[in-house]
Amino acid sequence: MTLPGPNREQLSTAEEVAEEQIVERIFEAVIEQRLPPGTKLSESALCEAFGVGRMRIRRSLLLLASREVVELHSNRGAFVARPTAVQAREVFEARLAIEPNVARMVANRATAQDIAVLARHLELESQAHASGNRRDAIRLSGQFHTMLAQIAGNGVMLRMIKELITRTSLIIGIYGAPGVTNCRDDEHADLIDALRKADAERASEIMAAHLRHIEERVDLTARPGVGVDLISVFGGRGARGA
Amino acid sequence: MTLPGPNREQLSTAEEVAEEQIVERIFEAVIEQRLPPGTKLSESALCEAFGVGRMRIRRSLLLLASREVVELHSNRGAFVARPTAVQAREVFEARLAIEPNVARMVANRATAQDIAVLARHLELESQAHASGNRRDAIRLSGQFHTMLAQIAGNGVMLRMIKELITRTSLIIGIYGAPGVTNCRDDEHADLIDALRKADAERASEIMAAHLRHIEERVDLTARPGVGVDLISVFGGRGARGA
DNA sequence: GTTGACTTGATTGTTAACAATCCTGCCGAA
DNA sequence: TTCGGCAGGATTGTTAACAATCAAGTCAAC
Repeated sequence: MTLPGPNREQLSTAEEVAEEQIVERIFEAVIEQRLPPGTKLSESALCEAFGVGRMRIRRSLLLLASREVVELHSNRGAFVARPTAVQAREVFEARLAIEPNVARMVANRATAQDIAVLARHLELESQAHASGNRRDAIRLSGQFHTMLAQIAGNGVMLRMIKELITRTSLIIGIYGAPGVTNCRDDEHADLIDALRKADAERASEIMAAHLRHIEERVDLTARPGVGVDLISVFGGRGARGA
Repeated sequence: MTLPGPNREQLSTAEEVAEEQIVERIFEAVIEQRLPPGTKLSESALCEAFGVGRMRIRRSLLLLASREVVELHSNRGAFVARPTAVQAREVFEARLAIEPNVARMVANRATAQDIAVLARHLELESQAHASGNRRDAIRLSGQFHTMLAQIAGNGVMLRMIKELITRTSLIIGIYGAPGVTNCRDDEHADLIDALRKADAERASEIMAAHLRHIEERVDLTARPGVGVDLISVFGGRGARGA
């Protein structure tokens, strides 16, 4: 289950933080909703946070923008993306097109050990849910989908799904009711059950239903960003968190 | 059928070539196999070719690398990517997971006008094939798949498919028999037929079969790149040409 | 008191010079 | 003749200073 990501060779001197790591960490922060949509990502702040030069930060921001996780506004800076309702629909549609096939692939290929790993992960998810640890719950439920792509053994699709999951977190942050988490772990449990039985068709259907449930939990008719922008203008630095 | 691509706003001053355009043009050159796998993309040469500063070229190369269309080797420069056999399999698998769904979506959504546009495009394809215009034939057959994603109206999937098509051209350039074109236009014709009848299931199956045929036409057991590198060393600057 | 323009400060975008690395050709020794 | 080391040149990577743009706050006029 090695990461099939591109050129792992140039990780360079372990001391320095490569831009790939910066991208990864910002991805995670967005998934965990520690960086809400619209948050300004100032270069100098990021330079300090990661202890690297401005150039590396700019490269990282460009990469994040190419994944549509941040928006670059000319002469104004980088902001965490605020997907429109149209984009949100596209993201869900894309996930619905891709991930059921991933589930099918995993059902056909997964070893007993793979499934054991998934089951152990599900355990962590349930614990996080039970203990009300929202941030862990969100991260773990996203990781579950990522792990499926990893087990499927397709680096291309893994990269796509990572992007889609991250953007889904943004979408839920904008259009979702506050407090709802991204996935319900019982559906993950059903999926593991189908995988264990190598029932590809049922795994695919469970995944499709699962994604539809996630989509149903957001209200794309709500006016999104304008209000958020005003709020931030009025001093509510919802940036957030604790 | 407007391009759903991201931030079209900052196209800036028409005079300058935005990096998005540079990326697009390199994508096209790779698709048309004017830039064979392994070709060195030196910064200074690209600066001259596009008449822009080095910074913009570097940004473009970074974007291309993030799509795995070029490889960046530290202190050595940028090269047109040479997908490994493993990556090639992943690309085909991803296309097989995504594009049949695109075909399904198009079958459900396409207007008569959309289909007319596709039919007109197919006409051009056939002409290029008949007249032996290899470069046009390749470009047009790739565009056919892109147009489907456009009609499907999903910008996310459109971007993914563009990447996959471009990488497919690289794969065929490495593992394909010389002279074979990417797609057979008669299969495109079959697909249009199914779309016209709004037969989503058949459209999906035709697309799947089509992609499998493309995959069958390459020999992933052949040793890939080493030879290509030697060729370029021996003076064959196949980079393109006239 | 409110609206408008203006100035100031900060942030981003670009350019240019510098440093580091790698490839090429040359030379000498085995 | 062939192999290894050694400059020279070229290309990439980085840093720093500069220019341009935008946001905010101030002040004046209505």
